[in-house]
Amino acid sequence: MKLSTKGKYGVKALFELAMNEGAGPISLRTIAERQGLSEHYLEQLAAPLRRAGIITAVRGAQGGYMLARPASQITVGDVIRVLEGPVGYTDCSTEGEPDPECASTCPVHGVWERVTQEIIKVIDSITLQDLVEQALADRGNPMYHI
Amino acid sequence: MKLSTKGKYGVKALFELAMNEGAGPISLRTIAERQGLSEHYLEQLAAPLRRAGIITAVRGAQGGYMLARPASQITVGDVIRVLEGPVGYTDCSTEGEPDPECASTCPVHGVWERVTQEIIKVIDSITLQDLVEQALADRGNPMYHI
DNA sequence: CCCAATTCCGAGTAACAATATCGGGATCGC
DNA sequence: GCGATCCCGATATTGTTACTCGGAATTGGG
Repeated sequence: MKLSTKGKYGVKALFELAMNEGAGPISLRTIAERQGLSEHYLEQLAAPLRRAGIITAVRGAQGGYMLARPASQITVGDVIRVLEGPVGYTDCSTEGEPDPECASTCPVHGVWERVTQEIIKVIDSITLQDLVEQALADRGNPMYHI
Repeated sequence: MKLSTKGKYGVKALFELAMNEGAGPISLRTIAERQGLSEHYLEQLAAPLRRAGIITAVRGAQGGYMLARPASQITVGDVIRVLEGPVGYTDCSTEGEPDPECASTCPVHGVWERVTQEIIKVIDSITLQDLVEQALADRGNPMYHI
C-alpha cells in the first residue's frame, strides 16, 4: 500500500542532482549527507537508475552522478518505476501486467484500476524540474508555522 | 506501494454481503467458497470489521455476518482503513498521521501528499452499493472478448 | 436436550521483502 | 601512486504477509 524507502530516497536523491544540474558530478557521499541517507544504501538505488539511463556515473576521484537528461524530462514516475517496479494499487491492477482473470471476474477490480490510474496521473505529471522550482519558491517564501 | 490481500479480500467479502443485503446472515464458509478465499483467513478480517461497526455477527448455527448499515453508506475506503490502517502513499504522508518534519523539510513531500489525496478521493467515492449495481449491470451486459 | 454449524480467540509459522551493512575490486583526477 | 569514488556481491536483521491450527463459546434445528 505504501511506497518503500527505495522510491522515496531515490526521488530525494535525484532531486538533489536536479538542484545541481550542470554543476558537474555529485558524489553519493554528498547526497547522503545533504538528505540524511545511508551512502551504501544509495549505491543500491544508483545502480538500477544508471542501468535505466536516468543518471550517468563518473568514476574516480571527484566523480559522482549526473542526470542523464534534463530535469524537465525526468518525471517522478520514471524514478519510481525503476526502483519499485510497475505502478499499481494492487498486484492485479498493475500497469503493463494486467491480471486478465481478475479483471474479468472480480467485481472490485475496476476500483483498483481507477486508483492506479490516478496514482499514475500524478507521478507522471511531476518532473524533477517542477520539484526544483517549487523548492526555490518555498525557499524564498518560507512558511512560518505558529 | 500495493494493497495487501487484507484490503482486497475484505472488500470482496463485503461485496458478497452487499449482494445478499436483507437476506439474513451469510457465513464465512459461504463467502470463502464463492470468492475463492481461505475461511480461516477471512476470520481475521471479520474481527476488526465487526469491532469497527461495519458488519454485525450472528453466532451459532445458521449464523454468519451482515452489513451493519446499508451498502450505500459503506465506502471502499471505510473497509480499507479498518483492514490496512490509515490511507497514504508513503508513511510520511499518511492521513491523520502527518510527519511534521518531513512535511516541512522534504522537498518531495508535496508529491506524496497529492497522490494520497487522489487515492482517498477514489476509494471514498465508491460505496458497496455502487459495486453491486455495477456487477448487476455487467451481468446483464457481459463483455465477450475476442 | 443434543448436535452440528458457526462465530470467536490467540498462537504459531513459513516464506518473503525491506533496509540496510560490509568487504573488497575497478577506475580515475590530482 | 593515492585517495576518492563508483561498482558488485554477500550477509544480516527485522518486520510483514498470508496464512494455518486448535479449541472455546454460542445458538438454531431436530
